[in-house]
Amino acid sequence: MSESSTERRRQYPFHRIEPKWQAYWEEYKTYRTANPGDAGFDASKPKYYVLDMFPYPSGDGLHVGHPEGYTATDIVSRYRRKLGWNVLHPMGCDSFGLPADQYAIMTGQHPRITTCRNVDRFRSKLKRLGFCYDWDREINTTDPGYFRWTQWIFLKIYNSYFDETTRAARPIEELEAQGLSREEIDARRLAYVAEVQVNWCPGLGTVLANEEVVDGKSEVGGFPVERRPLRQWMLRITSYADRLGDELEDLDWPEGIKRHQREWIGRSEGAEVTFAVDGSSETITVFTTRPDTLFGATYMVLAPEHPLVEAITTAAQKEAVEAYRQQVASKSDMERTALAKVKTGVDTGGYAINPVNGERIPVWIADYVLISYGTGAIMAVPAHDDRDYEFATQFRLPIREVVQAPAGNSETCFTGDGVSINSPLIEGLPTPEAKRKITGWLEDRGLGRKTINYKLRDWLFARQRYWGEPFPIVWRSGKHDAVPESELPVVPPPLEDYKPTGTPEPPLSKAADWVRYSDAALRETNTMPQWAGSCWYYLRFTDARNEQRFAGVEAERYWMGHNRKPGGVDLYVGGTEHAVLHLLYARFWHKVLFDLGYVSTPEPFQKLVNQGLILGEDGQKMSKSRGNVINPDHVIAEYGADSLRLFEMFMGPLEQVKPWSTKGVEGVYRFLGRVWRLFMESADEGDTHAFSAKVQEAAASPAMLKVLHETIRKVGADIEAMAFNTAISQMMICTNELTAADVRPVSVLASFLHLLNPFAPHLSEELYSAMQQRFPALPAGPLSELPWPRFEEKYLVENSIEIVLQVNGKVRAKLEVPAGIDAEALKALALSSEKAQEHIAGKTIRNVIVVPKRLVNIVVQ
RNA sequence: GCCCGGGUGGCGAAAUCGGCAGACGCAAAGGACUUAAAAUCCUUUUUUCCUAACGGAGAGUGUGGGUUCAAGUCCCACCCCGGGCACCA
Repeated sequence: MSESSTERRRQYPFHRIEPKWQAYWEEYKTYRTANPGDAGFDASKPKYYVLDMFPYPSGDGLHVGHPEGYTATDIVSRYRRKLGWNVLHPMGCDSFGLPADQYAIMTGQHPRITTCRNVDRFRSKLKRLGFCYDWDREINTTDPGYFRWTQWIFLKIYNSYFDETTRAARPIEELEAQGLSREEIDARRLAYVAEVQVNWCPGLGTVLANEEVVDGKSEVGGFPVERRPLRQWMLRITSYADRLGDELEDLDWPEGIKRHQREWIGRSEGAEVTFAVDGSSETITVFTTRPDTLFGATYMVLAPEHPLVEAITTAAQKEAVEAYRQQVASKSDMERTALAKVKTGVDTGGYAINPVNGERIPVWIADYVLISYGTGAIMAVPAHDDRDYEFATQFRLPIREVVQAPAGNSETCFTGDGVSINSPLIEGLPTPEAKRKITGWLEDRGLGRKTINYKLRDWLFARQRYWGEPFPIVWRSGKHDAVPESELPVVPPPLEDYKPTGTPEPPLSKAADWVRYSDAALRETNTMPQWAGSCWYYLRFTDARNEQRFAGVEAERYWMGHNRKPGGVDLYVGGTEHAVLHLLYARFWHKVLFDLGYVSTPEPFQKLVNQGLILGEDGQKMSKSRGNVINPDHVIAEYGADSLRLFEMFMGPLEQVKPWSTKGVEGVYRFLGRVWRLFMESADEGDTHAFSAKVQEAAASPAMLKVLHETIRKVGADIEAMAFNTAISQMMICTNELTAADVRPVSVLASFLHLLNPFAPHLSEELYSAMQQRFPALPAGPLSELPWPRFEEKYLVENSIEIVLQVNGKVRAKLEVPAGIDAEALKALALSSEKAQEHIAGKTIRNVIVVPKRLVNIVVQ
């Protein structure tokens, strides 16, 4: 195996260069970043905060997908540093949560041990890639010095309420001052306890958030999930639904992610309408986005779990309804939704009264109506709703058209906007107006009101697992209370048996001494979900060792400082898998902290970039079972870290999905070898390398200056546009030109190394230091700390340029013309050219289009 | 079903504003060096046709239409691939 690497002659001695510079950077802390107030901090420089999405180190270590985003941010960081910016580029690990807990149980090792080992392994691998992280700021969510502040933020959320008028969080003391009772206050906290239908996963022994359940199975482990009611800690994220949607506007995020978040929030404007139940004092309230179709309601549907079902069901239908409810309860969510192609339901025998026309309509139950959305009941308008239409056709319920589709529309079930018909109160009105009028009519009579519904639910925040942050909460006679801030962190007890209990009783309850807080109080035994730690880690990085505050005021304000933009982190790079979970939760926590005055921006991340997936060499998703996984360690051993970095950037655009190619790695490896040989006579394995005689302190030719400055311009512009693949192409072009030259001026080579430095830091640093020894006039210091070369337009100016001559849009010739030629002269020159004459002979010239500096198109007939 | 992303040589890809399609790299072929190979360096490489050759003519960015002097790029319709969502009233 190792034979192949020694057998093949190395293009250059990366195996010595890379460890050497990694050790140098570590020893001299080259990439340590000073905070305001620290020695060496320069306030005159602009700041740039570049962040990678927090990794969750698993036992498998790194795969080639990880370095993709990390290399991109590393290049941007190194480039900005060389431009003279203060760059914050930190790294750490998210390590509480289910995967680590599951892994620990499977291997029988305590999660603290496995987590620690995984984090160490992860860090050392990142270091082998030569990333310029400030390791002095490394953080870990399982460190008590960190989760102390996770708990502290939880207490801030717990001790806040959402003020509807200002649409912002306020301290709970304000409600106390207003004289509200304990119960009233608890009912308004942003962190509250409620009996809710939860996703209970017996396989994992915990409840899960909706977001963690995929197709009725747990995202981690793929165990079945069932619904059951439980008392749980919830975070009132729904209060922020509108702001989480609206405030996406000014963020530089991919449109797809913004849309995804908006859809997840699922804001939907409509009306609640109250229907009387025939022969009863009960009423059924429905939510509809189409109050204008009230006259077309021909039946109603309650969710099978709706509390009114029993009261409405007639004796004759009781048995059938009960049987249906049983049947539905035993179905998993997946069976109820994804797999259910055919609609099911049962008539309750009861009737409701349509408030707009007094019509008696039947009430059914069906599982296509969800108890968890809106009011758990709908009015069915089969003429204008696909689902109702399907149901009505199946059960032969009447269909009544009340919206006229625009001319030309022939859909059997028209769901768009049109004009109301067969609707006395709103006859002839276009849909938006009809909605407004009918809602007003209902409001006037107390029969309904305008409402907004969201798909977003409050965040189920408790887990019945060991490996998570304990809640800083104690219970006294059935009431919860905050643990005093002075007692933070609340450290989990060192349990021997941390397995889930198999019941909703969390494993922490096994630590009787720990649970017993005092004679009168017991500790909360649930733990926080995995997402908690990553909700604020970007704040901790600004001041990772602060023991007085989650981050110093000045450090937070400096690094998160906004320049009139809402977000603090200037560039955030990661995968699309966090489109809703992490990015929504983090934004929510951030907004609470912002409302309470703890942070200076309303949004955490200004610019978001998603790197694309790297597929296996076979074009399939990498997976162990397919055997197409590429291990970065092997790539580094064979070609070096610089080659791996460069290839990951050369494959194609960062955001794009692209397949791995070993041949491609060899290609960039050869390119780095060519760079080496620009300077060195050979790739000699010995300790000494002979400098090439072609490297001389000589003046650069105009042609050489041209390609150099074109490269300076393009590499800089491409890094800023994150178009790394084309930046590398340009460096290859430059290298090819220099290779062909008989004399390679020191000044040109030095500038070129600056450009290569962010991409291949080890090789460029090594060659630069070798150059310094040989040519002492070069500026001293590590290359990574020397300024980026200045691009000068003057070297690109040409005396003559090439113009394309077209006749009827077809290229017929190329003309060499003076660069400064004006349009008229160019036109005359083109028309008189030999080639033009050839093609226009005997024809009439209809038009001549002249595009300065580009082409002349002669249109003839 | 709905919503995204994408279709350009043998392959990964490039192409500011509509202005020379295929930069750069891979693979392939030929040559130089070498006893030989590897490595390296140089050359060719979208395709069809004409020419002994120099050279020239045509076609071409998933398909079909359209706008324009000019379309990979803009507009309309359709096909295929990849990803996500999935009864949210």
